[in-house]
Amino acid sequence: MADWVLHVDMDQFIAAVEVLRRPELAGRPVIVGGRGDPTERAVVSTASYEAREFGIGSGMPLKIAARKAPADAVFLPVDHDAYEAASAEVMSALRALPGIVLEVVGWDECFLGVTTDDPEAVARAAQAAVLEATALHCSVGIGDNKVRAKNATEFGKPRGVFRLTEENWFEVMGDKTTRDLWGVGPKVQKRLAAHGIVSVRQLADADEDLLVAEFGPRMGVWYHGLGSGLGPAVVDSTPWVARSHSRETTYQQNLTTPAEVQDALTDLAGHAFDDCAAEGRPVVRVHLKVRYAPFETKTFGRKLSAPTTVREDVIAAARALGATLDQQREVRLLGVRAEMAMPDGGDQAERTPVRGRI
DNA sequence: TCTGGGGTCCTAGGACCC
DNA sequence: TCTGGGGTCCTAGGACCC
Repeated sequence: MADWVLHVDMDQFIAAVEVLRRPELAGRPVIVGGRGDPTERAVVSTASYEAREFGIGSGMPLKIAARKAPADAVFLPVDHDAYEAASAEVMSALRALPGIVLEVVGWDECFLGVTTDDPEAVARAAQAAVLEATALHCSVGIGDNKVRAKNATEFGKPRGVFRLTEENWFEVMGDKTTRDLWGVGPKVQKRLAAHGIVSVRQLADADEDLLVAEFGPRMGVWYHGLGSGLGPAVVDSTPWVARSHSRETTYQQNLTTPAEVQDALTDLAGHAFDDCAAEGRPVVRVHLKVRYAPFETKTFGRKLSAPTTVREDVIAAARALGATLDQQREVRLLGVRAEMAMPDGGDQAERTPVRGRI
């Protein structure tokens, strides 16, 4: 018996949930994003397979998507609650599988830890359980650690299963670009390329000292290992504890006066505080994010003189930060992030340099 | 041409202390 | 007049993920 990591990823999750409750949309290009109005400032959350054939994908501005979309395309607003509910059903179906440790990674993804001689059988059982509980399809990547399991999923899509281990890592991934690795984005890809490192195999063969000099002691070593598919193998079911909450809004019309900015900050800071208060934890720090028109973003923060559970304190801190903004420039986005004190013993021991929940 | 909203973690550099 | 080394905390900024 061996330990395996399975990565379960829902296929077209958001679009699939929408089609499920509106069967008449099946087969049509479905684009979910923003408030569902393609003339607004917003981006695509998910596009159905039919929409993808027209070059529409996540992260694309709705206005661009509208230009590419055929006449019978459907634009829908994001319905947070519906996806949350579907996600909970998916996770509880998977949790019910025997001998499983489940770690939630996002709305539509999780890792399963399992000890077995037949991980493919577990993967098929996971797909069947999810399908039976929710009528949704998913793909499963099997690996000997999280990095390989996560990368494997792409080869399983849609509705399939793929195994990626030390055995076949280079055979499958060696000639792929560094960008195909989980945790390598466009910036890092470019910096690697400047050193002649383009492929996954080249990253594995690169001089670690060079990578450390370029990216620092932690990230340098991490990226080097990523080339060989190295990563953590521990699946941890401990519930995720948020470190901060934020609210941000892109305004359809830019804010032009200091008064407008202050009003918006008061509103955003109030919501951010409420999210923290709902967890019963004090706020220790407040951050502001501002996007000046046309597109320059700044972030900055301030530690509070003392942790606070008072709403007005957080709002005052956000307003004080807001007073330092450039009042001559139009604002198209504002965000307020409130960082919370960690709960007792909540100083995370082991962290993985892959961003987001893991 | 137009670029969301919610998150986490890493690094560099300055301030300050001993 | 010149000026060490180590440590910690904080801020700003960057990068990435779903």
